[in-house]
Amino acid sequence: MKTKESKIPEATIKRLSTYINCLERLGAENNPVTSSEMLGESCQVSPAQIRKDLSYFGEFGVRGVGYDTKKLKSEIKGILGLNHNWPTTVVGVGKLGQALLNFAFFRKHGFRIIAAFDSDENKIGNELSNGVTILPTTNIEKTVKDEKIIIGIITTPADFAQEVADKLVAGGIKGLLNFAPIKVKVPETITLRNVSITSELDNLAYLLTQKKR
Amino acid sequence: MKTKESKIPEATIKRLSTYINCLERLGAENNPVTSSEMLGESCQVSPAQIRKDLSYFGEFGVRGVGYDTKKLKSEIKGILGLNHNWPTTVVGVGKLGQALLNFAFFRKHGFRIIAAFDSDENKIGNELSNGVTILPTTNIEKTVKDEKIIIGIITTPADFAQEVADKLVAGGIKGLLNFAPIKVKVPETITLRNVSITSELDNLAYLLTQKKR
DNA sequence: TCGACAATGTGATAACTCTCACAGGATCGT
DNA sequence: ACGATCCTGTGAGAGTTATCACATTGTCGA
Repeated sequence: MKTKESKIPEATIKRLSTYINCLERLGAENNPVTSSEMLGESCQVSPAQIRKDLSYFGEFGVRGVGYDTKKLKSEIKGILGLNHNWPTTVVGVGKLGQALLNFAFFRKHGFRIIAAFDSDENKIGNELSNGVTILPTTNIEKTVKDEKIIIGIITTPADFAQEVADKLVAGGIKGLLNFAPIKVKVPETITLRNVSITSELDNLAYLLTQKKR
Repeated sequence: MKTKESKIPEATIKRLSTYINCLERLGAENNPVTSSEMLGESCQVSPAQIRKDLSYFGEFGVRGVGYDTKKLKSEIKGILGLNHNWPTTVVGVGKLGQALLNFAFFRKHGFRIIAAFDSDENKIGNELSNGVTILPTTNIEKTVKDEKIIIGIITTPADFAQEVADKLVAGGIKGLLNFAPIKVKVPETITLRNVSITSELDNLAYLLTQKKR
């Protein structure tokens, strides 16, 4: 079918990501074929929702049977663009930055870390477990340009986030993922996602407060 | 029992959290009064959206003038329940766990860390910067019960997340924030939020892939 | 005191997202 | 070969969320 890309809900994209995780957990060996009901059970989404989500991108199942687990996972990865190998950099090698740099699925999800930056002189020059050396933030623009880095991940304190974002943009970055608790502003040509961990905490606090009533 | 509050969009709650951040950045000293337009500019939300969000909870502004910056911040904190002091524990003192434990706003957002757990013998017994000692995960149930811990934050690898959640629930936890990349299942009486950092990465990958077309 | 002005609060409306029910198409047993 | 059964794909409709337009209400200067 035709993909009407402009109308795809953001929530759908978010769920596709969880579908991959669930399919991985179900295991292609144990469950070569997955039904929308089974998958829905596994990732707590209604079967109809799953079918609808997938229908935005085509027909991946067999009526009366289900989905080929392995094939479906691969299809979704294709849709999300996880079969790329995006050159990526992390700015801010604090605990959160280190956590991300350690994430095994980084590679599995199509990201390749090729640089890390920090402003702390004690960290500069240190080598990470993946062989990447921590560079000073003054090098950001040049390195991004030279290494043709596409994605930048910001894990600095709030006060430096905008400044770092500007440098990354100046270097020609295409996409930004910002974990600092302040929304950074970048030109419209840049793909940006602000991730707020604190808002998740706040949300939980709200839900708990409600429950007490 | 459904109160009128149960109709409040989740997106609204998420935004309220960002409003606090923006109000903090605007500064009550520099901007004693904030208009919805100013605030919207600051946190990239339409003025109408802000007014609508606030209107769910009451009237906090003065027509023709705007909002008292300090008062509004305080009101929103009240709505979200950030003026509590939730006894909280973190399970899994890896990099991500450490990042969260370091977060200064933990206290500012109404959470009080009173225990941390890990299964790594090398970590057990170590003291964190906030004075909390890392305990073995076998103690979870007892400690949660004894210390009347309300909120549990899971930052373990995926394979242990469900197991840890079960222990926390057994201890009588009320709310769970799960950062492990698998949706844990808990009884309906528990308030649960699954946070997927990887889905943010995936989402960025998707957006970038789209842009290339 | 009054009129010009400013910015909120909100009903109406548009846009979006999810759910439901069932038609479409495949497999299997007899 | 065919009917029973199964599970997908999807249009229609319900439900939810965002936007718009403006009436409302407060401030300030003359």
